[in-house]
Amino acid sequence: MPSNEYELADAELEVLKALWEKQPATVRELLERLAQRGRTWAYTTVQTFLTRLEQKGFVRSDRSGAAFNYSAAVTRDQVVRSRLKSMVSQLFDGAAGELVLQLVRQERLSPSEVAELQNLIEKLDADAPSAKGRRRT
Amino acid sequence: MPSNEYELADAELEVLKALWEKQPATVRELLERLAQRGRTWAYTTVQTFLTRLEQKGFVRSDRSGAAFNYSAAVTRDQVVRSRLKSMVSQLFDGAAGELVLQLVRQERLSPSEVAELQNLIEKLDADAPSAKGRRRT
DNA sequence: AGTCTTCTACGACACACGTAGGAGACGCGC
DNA sequence: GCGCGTCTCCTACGTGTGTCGTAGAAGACT
Repeated sequence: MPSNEYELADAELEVLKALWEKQPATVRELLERLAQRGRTWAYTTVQTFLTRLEQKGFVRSDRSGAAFNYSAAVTRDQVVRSRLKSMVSQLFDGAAGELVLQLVRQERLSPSEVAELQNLIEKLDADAPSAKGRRRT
Repeated sequence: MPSNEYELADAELEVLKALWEKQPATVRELLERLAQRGRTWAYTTVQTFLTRLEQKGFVRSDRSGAAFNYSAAVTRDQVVRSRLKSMVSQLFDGAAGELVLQLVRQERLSPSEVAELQNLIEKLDADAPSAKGRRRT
């Protein structure tokens, strides 16, 4: 994470997502990718977002060909992580479990998702690295 | 959800959280609650947020005593729900399960949280009307 | 009645975000 | 050499957000 104080704005995230699809890419390529999913922006709009993304440290650019090539400086996972983290602390005072519960309740998970989840939880339960032994009064 | 197109801004959410703690409340009460958790705003700042919250439909006010009494028009759950929903669609193209997995992986859950979660999943698994069998073959 | 305190109404300002236009630079085809 | 399309740079504008200040209304006190 760039961990600069500034966050990804929504429109910037759109661009970043398009970039993740296929790294590195030029403004024009991204413009087209975005257009295909309904985001019809002006060329310079996309360019502005990329510039801002770069200033914030979310993408890097390098000039080799005719146009700048942009690539992401953060992975989707990193972004997800930081969003989740801020959501957990903002709305649940750090109690992630509550969020998970809410999420599981709210969304319908596919059987395979449930399976995988169960798996994961068993593992967590087994070698429970954190909360287990500690935290007792 | 007010489902107006307008969203909760971060600072507004802070105020709303203070309000959830103890309904209805006056500007001054909220000001003090917020101060205690480190949010030292000017009186008029809090007031502005409340006004905006009301315009957006997240709180209601009624004048009975000397000062306005504000109460929340949405529950924390509703807010969480809508945030999750937008996060799922924004970053996971609707695959909530992935989000859950990520979350479970990322955050360390307490044993009791894991237990509760397991419980919930079993239930989900049992009467799972989800993707697969589609409601009793 | 005059003053002190508190509340509300309204306005304001700077900065971030969404969105883009125009000016200049640069290579390609004729 | 000259235009044409393309790319980058710079500027801008409207709106939302974070943050208040001020002025006036309404009581409370003396």
